[in-house]
Amino acid sequence: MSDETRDLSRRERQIMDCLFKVGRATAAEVMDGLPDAPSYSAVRALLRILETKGHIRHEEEGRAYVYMPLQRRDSARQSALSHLLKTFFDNSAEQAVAALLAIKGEKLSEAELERMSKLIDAAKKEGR
Amino acid sequence: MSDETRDLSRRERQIMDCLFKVGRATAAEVMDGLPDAPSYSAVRALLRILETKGHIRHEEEGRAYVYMPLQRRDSARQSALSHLLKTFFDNSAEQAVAALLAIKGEKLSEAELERMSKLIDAAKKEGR
DNA sequence: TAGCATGTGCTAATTTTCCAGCACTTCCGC
DNA sequence: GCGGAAGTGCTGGAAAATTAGCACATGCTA
Repeated sequence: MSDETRDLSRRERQIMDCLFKVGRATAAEVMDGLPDAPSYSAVRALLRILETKGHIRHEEEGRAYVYMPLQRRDSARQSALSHLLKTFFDNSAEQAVAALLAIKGEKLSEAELERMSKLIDAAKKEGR
Repeated sequence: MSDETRDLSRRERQIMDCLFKVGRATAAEVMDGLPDAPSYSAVRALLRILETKGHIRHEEEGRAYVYMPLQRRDSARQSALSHLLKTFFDNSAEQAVAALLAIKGEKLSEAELERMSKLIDAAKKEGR
C-alpha cells in the first residue's frame, strides 16, 4: 500500500478528505468543501491529477463529472485511524476511547453509549 | 485556531507527526523518524521554518537543540481526533469505537477492555 | 439561431516547498 | 594548540504544487 493518501500534497489531501467525507461530489461541491477555496479551474486541475495518480475516479452524471475515492471508505478509515493512534495515542485504543468520550461525552445519548458497551462486550467474548 | 497543523506542507506535517509521537527530539532523531528521509541539513531547515511559524520551539541541551511542539499534546489529539471523526466517521463516536476494536480487537487484553467499559459507564453516569 | 450558462481539457506561469552545500562555532582528545 | 566531530545559520536554486486563463463542447431558451 504505497499509494497512501498520507503522502499527498496539501491541496490533494484536502480534496481527498472532502471526498471521503461526502462520498461523491462534483468539482463545484468539492470546491465548496475546501478551506480557502481556490478557483474552480484549480480544483478541477487537482481532481484530474488525483485521478491520474489513481486515488479517485469519476462518473458522468448528466453533463457533469462526479468524483469519488477509489479506496473503500472502511479501508481508508482503518488506515487513518491506525496512523492517528500511533501518532497521538501511543497506539493505545484505551486512550483513544477516553479522548473520544472527552470530546463527545455529553452529546452522546444513552442509547449510543449502550451500543458502545455492547461492542466492547462482544470483543471480550471474542478474545476469550 | 488558525495555526492548525493541518494546513502544513507535506514535510512539515511529517515532522510534526514525528514530534507529537515522541514528544521531543533532536534534528537527527527527527530525521530518523521521517519516511524517505532527506539530508540532515534539509531537516534542520524545515525545523527552523516550523519554529518561525510558531508550531514548535527548541531548548538547548548540551550543544544540540531539542525540538518539541508548542501545542499541547492533548489539545493536538483532540483536534486531530475531531477532524478524523468528521472526515471518516460521520462524526459518530460509536462507529469510531467499532473501527478501533476491529483494528486492535484481538490484541487487546481483558484488562484493557475492562477499563474501556469503565470509561463508558462513567460517561453514562455523567450524562444522566 | 444566437447567446448564455455550465461543463470540460490543457497549459503556462507563479508561488511554495524542499533540499544540499557552505561558512562558522564549540567541544574534545591527542 | 590543532584537527576532527558535531553542532548551527543562512542561502540559492531545483522541483513540485497551485493557480488562473484560454479554447472548446453542449444544452437551454428567447
